[in-house]
Amino acid sequence: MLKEERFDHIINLLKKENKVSYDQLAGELHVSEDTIRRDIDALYQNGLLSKVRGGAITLAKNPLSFQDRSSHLSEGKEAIALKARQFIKNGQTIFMDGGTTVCAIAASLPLDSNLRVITNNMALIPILSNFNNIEVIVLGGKYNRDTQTNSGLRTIDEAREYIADCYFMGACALHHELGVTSVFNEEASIKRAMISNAKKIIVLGNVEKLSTTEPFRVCDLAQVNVLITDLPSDSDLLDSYRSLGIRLI
Amino acid sequence: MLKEERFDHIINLLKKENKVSYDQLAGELHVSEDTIRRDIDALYQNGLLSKVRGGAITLAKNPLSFQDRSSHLSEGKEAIALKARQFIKNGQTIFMDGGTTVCAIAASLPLDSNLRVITNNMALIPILSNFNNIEVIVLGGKYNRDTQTNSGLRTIDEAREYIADCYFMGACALHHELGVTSVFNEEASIKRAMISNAKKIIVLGNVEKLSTTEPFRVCDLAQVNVLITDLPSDSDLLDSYRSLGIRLI
DNA sequence: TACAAAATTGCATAACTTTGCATAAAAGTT
DNA sequence: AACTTTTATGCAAAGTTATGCAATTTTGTA
Repeated sequence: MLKEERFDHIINLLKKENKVSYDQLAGELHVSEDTIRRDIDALYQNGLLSKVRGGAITLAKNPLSFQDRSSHLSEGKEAIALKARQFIKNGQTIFMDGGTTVCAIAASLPLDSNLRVITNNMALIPILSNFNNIEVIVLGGKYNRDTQTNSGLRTIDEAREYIADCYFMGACALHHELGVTSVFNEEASIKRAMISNAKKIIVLGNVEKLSTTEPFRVCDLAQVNVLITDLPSDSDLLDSYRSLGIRLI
Repeated sequence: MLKEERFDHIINLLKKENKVSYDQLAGELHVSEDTIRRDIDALYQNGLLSKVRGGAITLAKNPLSFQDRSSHLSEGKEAIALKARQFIKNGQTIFMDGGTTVCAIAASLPLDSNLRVITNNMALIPILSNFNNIEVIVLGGKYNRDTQTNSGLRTIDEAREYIADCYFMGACALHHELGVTSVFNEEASIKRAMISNAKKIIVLGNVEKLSTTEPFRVCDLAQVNVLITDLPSDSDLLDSYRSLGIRLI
């Protein structure tokens, strides 16, 4: 019996019963359980079923195609998004980089916003696609599936070609002495490129990011114009950031 | 007995039985198993059957075509995706451009595929994110929300930085005399850039695209190496494309 | 018709797949 | 926490397939 015929049998049985087990199939097809295990793995690798302990079940029809992951955003991020609105004026050109807070800002924009957004953040694409008057310029590069951003020399090079009215910087750690830091070296370089080509630097940091550091230095806090947090701007937690010439919001 | 007669015999038997084996055919046709093996390989190279260990099965019977996949893509596109699989080998670097057929190919890849995909097609990002061993390189540019692709001078410039083993070209009209054409000028330029930097040009065109044209010329059909359609490769509708040196599948 | 070039064929062999078993690692159960 | 069951991995045997080769057949050309 051909391997493909076994595949066929497995898939048909699965259609009928919604689940199959290794031992049942091994018996029916007169091969060892190992072989069935390998068959089911092959079908799994090709996206035709879901593996479970002891066998397989039909695929959960859960097309992971267009994830608008922005839906499950925390309250803190919504708060930051709301505060960010005051800095966004129609007609502006804006840099946005990685992080879910940036996505929250994009998602909260008025539908008729007229903007040009320049970004390496791929998670922004489905969000910004909803806006008819937002021109999106994608900075290319090697895509990182964890951060959902592009990075590399090309990304930096491209970012340097634009001058933006403001830059919303997400995904970074903030420390009153050690400044702005980031998890990846590449991200840090992109941030620096955006900083040097933006007229106003707006850093987004929820309370968990305050007084923390990451390995890669982006810039001094002195270079930052505005710091938006999810705290009230008179909160004690922000005291160490006052007197740095940053506008705290 | 002529080779063509053997081909006919194989195809007819396949239609009747859905599967054929080397030893069975070798007996029936009084030639060695090697010859049958070569015959079946020739038919496979033309997309007329699926090769399996021990013989061949019809394309429709290939379990990989059982598309209960999350994809709500048309049957034709699935058929093209299945035929495209024979050109994709692990370790390759591949250009892909816009169009839903290209997305169908990406969605049908085995989960453990090891590839580098270079694209301006943003719709590919969520699809390719599911593959741990596919490196995605995004070509930046101005994002077009209708085609879901990036375009512009930057896009072309970046595409030129890479050499790919093959290029899957989607979203184009095909005409036996007027060649490959596209709806937008910008898309056409990107296609040309990819053509000049890819070792093998594979054009995807479902039957609705055949014998049609669009305003912007991409290239002659002579520059195309392979044309994958949703038709069987011996269909009359493809006759005008024969004798152009293209492999029809 | 005769000849050279090209294609086709069957064979030998090397490379690769598949399979079931043994064992180690991981995941559930009590 | 100890035990059982299940799954993954490595291995060797058997089987299958691709490849190069030489012999043969076919094709094209003079």
